[in-house]
Amino acid sequence: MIRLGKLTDYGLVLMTCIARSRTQDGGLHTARDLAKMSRLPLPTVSKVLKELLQSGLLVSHRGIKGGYSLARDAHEISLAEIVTALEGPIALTECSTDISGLCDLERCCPIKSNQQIISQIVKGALEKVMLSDLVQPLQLTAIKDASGKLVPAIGYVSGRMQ
Amino acid sequence: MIRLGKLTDYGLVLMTCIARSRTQDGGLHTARDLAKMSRLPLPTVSKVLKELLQSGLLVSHRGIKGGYSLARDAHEISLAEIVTALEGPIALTECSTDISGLCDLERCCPIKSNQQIISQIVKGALEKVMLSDLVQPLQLTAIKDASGKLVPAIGYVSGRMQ
DNA sequence: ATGAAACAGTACTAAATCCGTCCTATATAG
DNA sequence: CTATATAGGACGGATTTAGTACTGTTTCAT
Repeated sequence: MIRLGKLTDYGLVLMTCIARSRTQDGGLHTARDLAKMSRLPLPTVSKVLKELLQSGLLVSHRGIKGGYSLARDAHEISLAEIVTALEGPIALTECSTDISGLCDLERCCPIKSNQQIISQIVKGALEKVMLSDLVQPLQLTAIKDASGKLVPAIGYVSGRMQ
Repeated sequence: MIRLGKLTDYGLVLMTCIARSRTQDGGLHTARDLAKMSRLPLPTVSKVLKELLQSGLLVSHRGIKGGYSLARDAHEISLAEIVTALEGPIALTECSTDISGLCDLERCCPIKSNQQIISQIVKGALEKVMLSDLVQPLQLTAIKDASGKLVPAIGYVSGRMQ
């Protein structure tokens, strides 16, 4: 399984929570409220929010009546950004990053360049899905057909199924 | 970073090695030869090959003059299959699988259905890249443009760059 | 027939990673 | 000035993963 850490999963949930109720109260949410809303332990929620803040996806207001809100509109925040904020650069393996010296094969690795391409394919897929799409359930269009080689594109539309 | 275990990386390397020199000797390769070719430790190579065998991506011949060869043509083996063989079902989080009872939120998780969709997007991307494409370096076409929202498709062509 | 070579399967240990928590400092509204 | 909320760093436990070793089974060559 291609794993995404639990914390990243929490991050997606929290970002979705914030995006959902963005209108009321100026879109400001305390860590405590988000913990209740998401049913996650407060310390963990705090930790995740802090990381999202450092990556510039959230803005914070300190003091009483403080809280977190989205730094940008939900339409302008991609899943790739959220994932990158919590997991680091999107790469299938360490070899796929720009950092060198991590892999013994380095010099003679037969598929290093391909690894990078593959990573970009995955990254590209995540860049196309926006946080705003997560607020309402997505509807998948082309993926199921893709295995039949008829539709070479990955597409989706936001809908209201389920 | 979206992590793919090292063993899976090795699997990609090994499958590529086998696919490259498939013509000679009936396409049969011993674990020892593959270890030398890939510069990986033999026990580890053996382990990976066994898993690929059990998933039906390789066929084996025992005894002296034995070895492994591709079960199907390299054009008919997708990266998704190789990854699935070594990592299990492609899903970004455990919640995205069909197995239930793994997550406390289960019942009320606000984005479970979306997680599954996202996983399928990634899966779909990996299903489009074939082992035969890995033999020669890939050339990326549409990904870079995709961030500009102009090209909703993820495409690639096999080429000879680098 | 017999032995060498290569795959098959299981079990185990060491290491790395990740998750969750706690503590102290800083800022702000009332 | 105080209560509340974020900021930042540090730490321990638990889970997962990587790598290795050992034993059994099959096949070819002599």
